[in-house]
Amino acid sequence: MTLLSASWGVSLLGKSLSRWRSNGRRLGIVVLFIVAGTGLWEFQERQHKDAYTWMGVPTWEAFSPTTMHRVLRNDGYLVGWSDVRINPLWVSYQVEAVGDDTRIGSRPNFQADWRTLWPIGTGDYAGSGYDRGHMAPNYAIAAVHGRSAQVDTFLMSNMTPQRPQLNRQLWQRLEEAVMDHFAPRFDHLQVITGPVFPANFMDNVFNRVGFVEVPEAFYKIIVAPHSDAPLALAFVMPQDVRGNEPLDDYLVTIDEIEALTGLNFFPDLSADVEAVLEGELRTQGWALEEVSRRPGRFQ
DNA sequence: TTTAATGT
Repeated sequence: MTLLSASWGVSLLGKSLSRWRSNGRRLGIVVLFIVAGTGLWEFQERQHKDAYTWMGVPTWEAFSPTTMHRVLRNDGYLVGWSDVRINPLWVSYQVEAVGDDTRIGSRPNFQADWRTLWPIGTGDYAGSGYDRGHMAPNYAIAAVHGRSAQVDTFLMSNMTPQRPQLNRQLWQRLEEAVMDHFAPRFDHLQVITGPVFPANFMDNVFNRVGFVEVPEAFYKIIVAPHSDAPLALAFVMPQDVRGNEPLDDYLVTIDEIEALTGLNFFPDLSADVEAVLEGELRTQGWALEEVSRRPGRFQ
């Protein structure tokens, strides 16, 4: 009797041990999948970010609701999306020189982006007096990165309200200079662009088109990332312009844009390179005088 | 007039 119960006890113990072992094996496989999957995701994420940024994606200092954002990945460009401003705080993309005769596909339709959480419809800007202004531009992205990237630039998460005189004149002239003048000079450029808001959030909190807060200005940073001595050019352009102003009237340093936006651009730069690239206004090498007063194509 | 966009 005691022998029987003892053997029963041993076999029970053996069963629970083997179950424990097979559960353990199953758990091991699950953990392996999580580790491998996370690693693969990290790898792809980094590859994607490296392809569209130089010296790191923009970051924000400490806790700040108006500058914190999350990165949306698109074909051809990245977006730093703010659920507070309900705006793309920055877009990052790279361009290369393309031929003068480069033709792109016809303009795609604007499209809603469910990732914004806020429902931003394609018709929300109608009658507002503001254009749906691209941050990552249609032409440059299409010419360099192809059709599916071009389609992505028409996501509403890439739009922010721009006065027509700015969007169709001064800003368009700047975008044209990037592709027709700067890209051929340097072969390869890193561009970061986005909106500027008033210093006091409450001053502007109800100034919106639909859900989207209206910026007071826009910045564009253009970098020629030479390995030894990178060059940078930066602009801030306000909403209220005539459109025919010289581009170089709006030159600023990257430090000034960081002060206006609360963002830190190119966080991976070494301190000594950063001090020169971001703190000094240097226009040598860009031949700005050749494009500064070029007229717009849409008069 | 499509390297911008609106409104018809």
